[in-house]
Amino acid sequence: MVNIRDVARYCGVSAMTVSRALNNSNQISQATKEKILKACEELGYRPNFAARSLVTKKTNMVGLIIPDITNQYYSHVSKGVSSYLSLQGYGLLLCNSDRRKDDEIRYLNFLAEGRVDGIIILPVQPRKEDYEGIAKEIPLVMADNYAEGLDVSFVGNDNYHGASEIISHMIKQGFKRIGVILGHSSSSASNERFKAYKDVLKKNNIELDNEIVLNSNATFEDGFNLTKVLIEKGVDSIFAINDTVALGVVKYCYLNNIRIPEDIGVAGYDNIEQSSMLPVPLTTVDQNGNQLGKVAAETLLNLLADESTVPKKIILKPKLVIRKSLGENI
Amino acid sequence: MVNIRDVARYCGVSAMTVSRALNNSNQISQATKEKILKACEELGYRPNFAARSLVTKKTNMVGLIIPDITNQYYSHVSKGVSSYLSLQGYGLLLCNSDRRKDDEIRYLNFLAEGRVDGIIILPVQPRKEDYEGIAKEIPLVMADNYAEGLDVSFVGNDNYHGASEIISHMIKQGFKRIGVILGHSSSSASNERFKAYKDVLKKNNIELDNEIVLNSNATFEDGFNLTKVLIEKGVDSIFAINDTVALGVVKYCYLNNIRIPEDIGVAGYDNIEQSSMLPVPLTTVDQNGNQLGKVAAETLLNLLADESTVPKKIILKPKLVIRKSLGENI
DNA sequence: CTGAAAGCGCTAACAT
DNA sequence: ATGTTAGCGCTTTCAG
Repeated sequence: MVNIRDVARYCGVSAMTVSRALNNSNQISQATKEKILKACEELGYRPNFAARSLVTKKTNMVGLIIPDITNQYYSHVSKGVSSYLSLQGYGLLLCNSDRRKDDEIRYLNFLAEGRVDGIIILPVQPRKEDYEGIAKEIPLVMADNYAEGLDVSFVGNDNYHGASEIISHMIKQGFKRIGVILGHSSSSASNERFKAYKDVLKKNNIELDNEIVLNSNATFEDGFNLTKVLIEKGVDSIFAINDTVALGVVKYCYLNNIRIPEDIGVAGYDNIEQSSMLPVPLTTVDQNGNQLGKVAAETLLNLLADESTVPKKIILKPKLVIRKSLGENI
Repeated sequence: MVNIRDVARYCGVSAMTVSRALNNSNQISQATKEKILKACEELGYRPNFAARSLVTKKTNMVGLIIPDITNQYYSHVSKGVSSYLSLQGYGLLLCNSDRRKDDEIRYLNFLAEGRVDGIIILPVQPRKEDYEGIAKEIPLVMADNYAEGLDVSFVGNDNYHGASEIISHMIKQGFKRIGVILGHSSSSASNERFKAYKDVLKKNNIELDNEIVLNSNATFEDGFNLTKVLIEKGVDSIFAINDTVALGVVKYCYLNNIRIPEDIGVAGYDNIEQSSMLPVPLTTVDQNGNQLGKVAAETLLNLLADESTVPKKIILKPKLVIRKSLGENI
């Protein structure tokens, strides 16, 4: 392995001069700089990452902890993060928590060993205690799902707004007994959407029936399985916590010859690519995952540039996408 | 920041003893080990990654270069890699090349700075020259898409087999003028599938018409746009290089009231989750992305454990998934 | 079982 | 504009 001293010797200069050439210092003449850069090429020299970051205390890496990379929404968030980081010369250390708390914590500690300059986390079932320790050690930005009472920057979506819009639309379309498949009870996204559901129902004088409000792990399988339960309880429509769950609902209906929207209305959330291509295209709420990822990365990099920045909350507005799964638009 | 010497001082031992305690050495008494581990907890000590890897020349990191993380197949490959690595105590440095050659090369050099112990790459338009240099510097496993003539391990899918199966099925279903939307002309996957297409046509005495064989960037948009072209050329069916492209085909048909499979047959490749939930479920070929990712990661880690291992090619067999987009099964 | 010395490859700070 | 010195935090090697 060729190191900086080999290059220095080869060029008849000191290691320091080579270092300056490589770091675009202006304390070096153009001539020597060019000579050195050429020598680096010839010798196949590459600066050693570990040595460099040991002294600079910088890694130019960001850690991203995400619940499930195969979920389309999260994959877009990841891409948004990745693209922005790449543009700024940063690398991405991806941690797929697989929606498991213990893996999430394991990754948090793994990252905190100085592997990255900062962390973006989309937490599962967030609890304040899990992050306040880490957040003191390393710059942290929370995204998508919020841990109440934690003093860190957060980038999220306006879940209350998005859910209000779609539930209002459902009622306008004539649905009265709206079943809900929520996520986990500790998910802030799920809770905020549920709150909107309750508020909109009340505003429309529809009584809340907790029998038709179900929690789930927000998977396709749960969507499929819980649809049976809800239909047995006589719902006329289902609001799913995301499109993947809605796809499960649709599949159940499809296999059981239940027509959408004639027999049952279906609403999703996320506007994943395929939701527009179902037998009956899905009415849903569009959250721009790519944008969320980009803004989260931007927020973290700003924090890295100036650690005294005060934590801020950025809430992105999602938008209602009306298709046919709740009937024709009036 | 608390370092190993702080812990040593606190415990009244040498730094070396602390190091031994942390690395599960057996050259240390149980008592001191426990005392030290407890002290680490109390002081909030974390071993420094850069310092450690500077001396051990190990990062316990693997780099993954992938064309597009938002593509469902690639996201499953990523998850397969991630899960296996995590199990083995490795971290994942994810590089989304965005199907751009220049970004891919940039990432390759970025990773080769000693950021990772090895690299898994799913190359775009692979050319031997791009990888042979890097492969000498750092263990490399190629996956999904192969660069001919390169002496590195490869994990891929049997594209010839998969495409043969589905084209044969198309012909059996009565289609005679089968349009094709390929990927890029330098993609080995695309080339192998095209070869199967030609061979199966010949075997069935159907003349090849290059007019209805189109290259593309393998995107949803390309699928949508090229369908118009193919239909104008009078195809009775379309074989798309992947399900995402097929979804584009389906969308075009859907918007133009072209019935599947009555007016046109559609075949995909990849078996993405949503392909079973289209208006007419898609007949496709299932490649287990998760498995491919796992095997690629396994291959790389074996190589890291013993660098003298000879490169090997592992080819996974995909399987035909018959649904309704090519008509009812006979 | 424990410790002392040396050094991994680089850059910050201070010379010149 | 260039060089010297020192040291980042850890582990390897060798000694005891």
